[in-house]
Amino acid sequence: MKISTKGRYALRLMTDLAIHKEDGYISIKSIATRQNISEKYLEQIIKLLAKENLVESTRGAQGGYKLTREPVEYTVGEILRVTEGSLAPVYCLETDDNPCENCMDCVTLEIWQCVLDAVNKVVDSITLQYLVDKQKEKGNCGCC
Amino acid sequence: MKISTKGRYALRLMTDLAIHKEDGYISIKSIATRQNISEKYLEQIIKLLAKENLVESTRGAQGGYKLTREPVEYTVGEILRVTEGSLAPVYCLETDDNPCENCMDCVTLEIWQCVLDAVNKVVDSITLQYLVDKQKEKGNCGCC
DNA sequence: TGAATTCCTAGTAATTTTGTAGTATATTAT
DNA sequence: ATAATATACTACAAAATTACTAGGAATTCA
Repeated sequence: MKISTKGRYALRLMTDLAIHKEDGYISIKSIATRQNISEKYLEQIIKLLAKENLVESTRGAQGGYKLTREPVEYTVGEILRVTEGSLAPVYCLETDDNPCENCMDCVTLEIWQCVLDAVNKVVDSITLQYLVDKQKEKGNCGCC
Repeated sequence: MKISTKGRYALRLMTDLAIHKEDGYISIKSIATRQNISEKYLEQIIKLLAKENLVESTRGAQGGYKLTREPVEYTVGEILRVTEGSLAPVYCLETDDNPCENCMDCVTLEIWQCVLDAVNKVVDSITLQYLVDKQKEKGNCGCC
């Protein structure tokens, strides 16, 4: 039941963009340096966020990425779902997959659905702005 | 954020033992046949449950496993934690590990803690007896 | 034009998950 | 006693996923 580095890095990445939101386009390189994450790996993660229009980009010199909305308009849940795929504890609950016919009436599916709802409720209640505010006062360890 | 087969199999295994709790010791072989799970793999999973005294065993002919308590006295959470290790979304929250010093004061740790609490709350509120009751009326798909 | 930067596709290394295999040990029935 | 039935234990292996790496094409700005 672990969140992968993709989701964790995405949160740091988005927080970094939010903190530097007045500085125009931010390059992957600068984020990678500040966050101490591989450039190439960040590139792949940010691509997922760009595809879903959570960030926008321009190429070339002075290019980079920036948020498409205000930090308060993103939730942690949204960022995690875009990068992690889904927070469902079993594949049968992934809506885009064909939802398993066999278990539509299954005991355990009901449990996993409750778990998913509980997780989503938590992560959807926290905004990116909250991460920014807290990070300014507390810092970020980089390991979780 | 997926539950592994270990946790899912453990739930089916325990439900199977609960349903057959009047039949004395139940062999891995019979469970494996009913649940269509590899004997040897089940053996490893049940070993985890035995180590924590959720089940007891006897060897030899007519041997096998049985529950140590009534089904209503087990929670899904307990079974999952024994087999999955921990339901924490990040390693920094695993209590038995040395809890990461760096992130004790970290923004994201706070979020992961809320996620963990929410998940635990759900799974700790469901008993094995509930699984038994529902399974008798609904069945189990075997895939989640 | 050239430096900086994203965009895109593939490949690879590391880790974790999901088993398999084989043997030793214990128990029961005959 | 012996044979059959089971768990107990250790080690290994295959498969899948995660986490990264490599390299070049396309674009933008100075």
